[in-house]
Parts: sequence; C-alpha cells; structure tokens
Amino acid sequence: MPELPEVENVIRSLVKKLIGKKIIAVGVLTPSIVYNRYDFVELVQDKYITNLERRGKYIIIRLDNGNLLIHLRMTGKLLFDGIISKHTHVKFDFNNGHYLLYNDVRKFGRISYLNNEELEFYLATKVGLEPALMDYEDFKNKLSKKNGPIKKNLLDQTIIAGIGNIYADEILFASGLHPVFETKCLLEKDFFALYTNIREILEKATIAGGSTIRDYVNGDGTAGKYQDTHKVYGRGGKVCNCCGCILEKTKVAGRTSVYCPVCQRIR
DNA sequence: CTTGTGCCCTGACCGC
DNA sequence: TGCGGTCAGGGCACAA
Repeated sequence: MPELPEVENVIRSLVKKLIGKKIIAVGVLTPSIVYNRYDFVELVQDKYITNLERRGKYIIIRLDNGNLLIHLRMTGKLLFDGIISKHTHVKFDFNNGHYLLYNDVRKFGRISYLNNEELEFYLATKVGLEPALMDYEDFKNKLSKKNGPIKKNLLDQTIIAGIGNIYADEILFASGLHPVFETKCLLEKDFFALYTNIREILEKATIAGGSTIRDYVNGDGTAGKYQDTHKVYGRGGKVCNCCGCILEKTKVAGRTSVYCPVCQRIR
C-alpha cells in the first residue's frame, strides 16, 4: 500500500521519463477511476507534462494548463511502458511512442483533473504538514490540539501528510508509544520522539525504495526493500526484536495495529 | 464541530 | 480441488 516513501519512489522513477512529453492520447478503460470530469480526456489530451511533484500520498502531474492529481490508494500503480492487463484502467500515450499506465487490482485509486486554483484549494484544505519540511513547533501545536489515540491522529492526513498504516506502527514503536496512547497525554519528549521518528523512518524507507508488502512497485516495476527492516508491522504474534516478548495485535481507528506491550507505553 | 461506520474492490489465505 | 468466509485498508459519504 503506497504511503509517502512509496509514492516518492514512484515519482523519482518517472520524472525523467515524463517531463517534457506531450500526451497525444488518453484511454480511459474504467471510468470510475477518473474522478469528477466528464471532459477528462479533452482536458488532458495534447498537453505537455511540465513537472511531477508529491504532496503527502498524492502524485501531482503538472500539465501546461492544469494538473493531474493521482492517489494510488491500496493497489494503484503508475507503470512506464508497463504490461497492459485486465487491471489496466487508464493509458496515457506520449509523442515519442512510449506510454504510462494506471493499473489497479482493486480500483480504489483515483485520477482527477484540477486547474491550478482547484488544486491549491484541495491541497490547502485536505493535505497537512509535509514531514520533511515541517517545523517542530508547528507539528507540536497542531497535534497537541487533537483528541483520541495517537495512531488515529498519525493517520489523519489533514494533520501530517503521508503516513499510512505501515509507517504509523513503525513510528509508534520507535517512539515507545502504544497506538492507543491518548494524544492529549503526550509529553514534550514524546512530541520530540514522534517528530524525529516520523522524519527519520520516512526518509530511510524512501532511500530503501519503500516497502513492498504484497505488490508495490515503482514506475519501473522495481520493488522496495524497507519491509525487511519492519519492527512491528505484519509481525503480530512474533517476537519483539528489542525485548523478546510477543508482539500483540489490536484494532485502532478501524486499522490493524501491531505493537510491543513492553516497549510501547500506554496512557 | 467531532467521531464512528459502511462502502468500494479483488486476491490471498484458511479450514473443511 | 473446490468453496465459502475472512482479511487487507485510504479516503470519502453519511449519520449521530
């Protein structure tokens, strides 16, 4: 499931291949993937790609007259010259004979066309702090106003952008905090640990090419390696590397959460 | 305003 | 081998 490190790697693998290309044709094979525009094809056709950017888990493809906003959700993939299959939903053809596919087994992902104003508004209202760029005081002020379990708030994209279920669990383990630790009870040292670990873990995961749990690959079809260093995610019932006890599993905010009952403080 | 729940969707996996 | 049930979960619509 692509989170910030995976999305960043998708973009890095595509930047050189896409910038400057003209989209000469758009094939929408599954209309439900393309969001909010009946005139999507006309808006995108014959436009040049001027840049690729990431905000949180969103991929922004800048066109000379607007933007494609792409969210891969669980199983979405952008594949340059990839294999066309029954899971191919959108195809962008370029002026040099190459193409970009949007493949998605579960069809949860979305591709929208937004003009610059609409994009700016969307990002400002829906997408929170960017981990690598956020200021510590801004982070602390924003998070400390929230109620409920810390994990729920780490997953809230309007607070901090880009953290999903995998990295939330890893960040909480590294910070010594139980997933249901009440956000209002966090101490200064907890905010600092979270701030540091959010940035460090996401950066290390990005450098490792992201985490491939089931089928994540970047735009070249390359898998990630960070899953090998996961301390808790997907390890419920296994032994904690740190203290040797058994890692436990619970549901927080509707998501499976794995944690160490000894290493992670509660309340 | 916040918070919770169901939904979307397919494939992997488990027990029989 | 097949088959039904369960799980995986990001974000949004909707209800309370």
